[in-house]
Amino acid sequence: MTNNLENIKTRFAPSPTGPMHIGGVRTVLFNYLYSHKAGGSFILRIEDTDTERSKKEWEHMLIKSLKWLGFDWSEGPEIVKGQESLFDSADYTVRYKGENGPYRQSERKDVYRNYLQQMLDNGHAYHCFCTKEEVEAQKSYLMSIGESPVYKGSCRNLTKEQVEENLKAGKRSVIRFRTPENQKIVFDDMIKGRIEFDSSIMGDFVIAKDLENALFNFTCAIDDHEMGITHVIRGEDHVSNTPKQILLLNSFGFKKPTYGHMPLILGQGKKKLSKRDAETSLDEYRKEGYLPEAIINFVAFLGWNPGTDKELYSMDELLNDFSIEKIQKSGAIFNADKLDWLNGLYIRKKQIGELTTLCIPYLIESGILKKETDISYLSVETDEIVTLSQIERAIRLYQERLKKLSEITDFIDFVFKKELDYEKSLLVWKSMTDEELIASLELSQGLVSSLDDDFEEESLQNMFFKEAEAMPNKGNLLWPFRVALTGKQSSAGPFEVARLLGKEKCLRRLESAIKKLKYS
RNA sequence: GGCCCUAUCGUCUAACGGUUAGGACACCAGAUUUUCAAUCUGGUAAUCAGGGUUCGAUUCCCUGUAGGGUCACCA
Repeated sequence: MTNNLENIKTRFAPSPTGPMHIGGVRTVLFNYLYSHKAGGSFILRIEDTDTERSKKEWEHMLIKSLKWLGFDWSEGPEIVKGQESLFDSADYTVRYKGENGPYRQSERKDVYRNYLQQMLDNGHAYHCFCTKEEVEAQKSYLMSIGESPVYKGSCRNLTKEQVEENLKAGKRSVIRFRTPENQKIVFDDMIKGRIEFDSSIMGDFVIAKDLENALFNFTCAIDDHEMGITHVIRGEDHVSNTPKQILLLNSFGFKKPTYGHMPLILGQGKKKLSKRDAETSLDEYRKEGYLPEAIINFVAFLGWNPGTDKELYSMDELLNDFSIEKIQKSGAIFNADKLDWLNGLYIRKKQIGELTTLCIPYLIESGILKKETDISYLSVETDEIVTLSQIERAIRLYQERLKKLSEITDFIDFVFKKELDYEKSLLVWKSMTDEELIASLELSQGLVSSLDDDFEEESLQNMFFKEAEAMPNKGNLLWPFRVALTGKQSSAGPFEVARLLGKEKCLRRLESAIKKLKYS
């Protein structure tokens, strides 16, 4: 028995001409959510018909980005070798899963040739011998008189014999679709509602360079049909391609999928999103230390909301609450501040062990630490062994201050330094004189050295507070102490830091602060 | 220029035709604090304009304005 609950199938069909874009993330997300929510499937197809711009490296990165974000697909390419490396195509192999492959359009030429030939045979398509220049000139003329700039050449009416002759003479040609005249194309967009087009505004568009090289609108329409796609969710930039694809599908008598066009993600002033506004490449975000869960949550809310006050969503929760009706009709400006806030929030929620694992690559890359064994590292400056748990303790102090993982290096570099490099004036709290500062630091020295077995935060605090409260301002003791230990304008609290550094290091740093005051 | 689409705080957005137009980020102030964060409390801030329809429009309709998309032998 059939029912009206069709088996929903969506796809993400990127072309591997660059890194994953933030807008692409949203396209995958919504396709993924829409199908999974309905218990359907989601597939990945690589649209690499543009051989000039398509690169295997980009495809590799695209797939890895999708994995990193937490997506999976029931059909499409899957990396079987080269999972580890970041941008290494040499050692990269892919395997297809699914019954409707191959899933790279560059490997589907047989399919396209077949359909193309059919169209040529039944007259739905024809060879056009006009040159690019002729078509261009015609286009600008039509625009100048206020008409739709469409192909109005004469090749549409060439006889079979004329075509044969031209072909035989080796004249360059393309294959155009014979667009039916004065036909209304109507489709009900899941997001935008009913959209109507008149076929006269698109003219006879090119569907293939030749039998071997089909073009986007054609391959897309054919593959959506061949692969059983029921719902096409994509960016708004595709609305004007939709009537073309529908016409193509119609010419074969194929059923059209349901379309949904999402508004674009915009930059400042509702202009096209550019480098000025934010990084556009997902990989940049990964490198800077944004967490996939933050990016997913952020992107989901760019143009969608659950209609409640809930704003924190995991993928599972999105799967639960997502509904396409709640997608916004107008474009949303990318708000980097909100992403940072969300990312900080997810960082704060992380288990410290996991956060440490995520942060270590940044510490290594910045040259602060070197890997020694699985659980120990080497401080590059001091040559000391640093254990994983020591690093973990340092990171814990800064967990709530972190907005991106990459910031960790500037926060905790002081822990692993031999000498701190800071201006003498940084030691000054309010308007303390050098003499007062020296006295303050010497007092700290005394306090620190008086503690032996009990070098803990609480005992340090008790001890220091007892002295500090006797002063006009607690900062007189605590500020110079903290600066001496960290060399920084701002940092975690002095007792946490002291405990982290240990007694010996504290004393050494206090000593060098005093020297700095005395001899410079 | 033709065609298509859109319009609520600075930003993302909520509001069966009836709300003191709500929330979040950002911002400002206060609390906390040795600093910076985090946290808590409070605050500033919006229905593009003009016409209709209606007892009553943010909401429906029209016009204007502004913005976006597209018009490839790219996808």
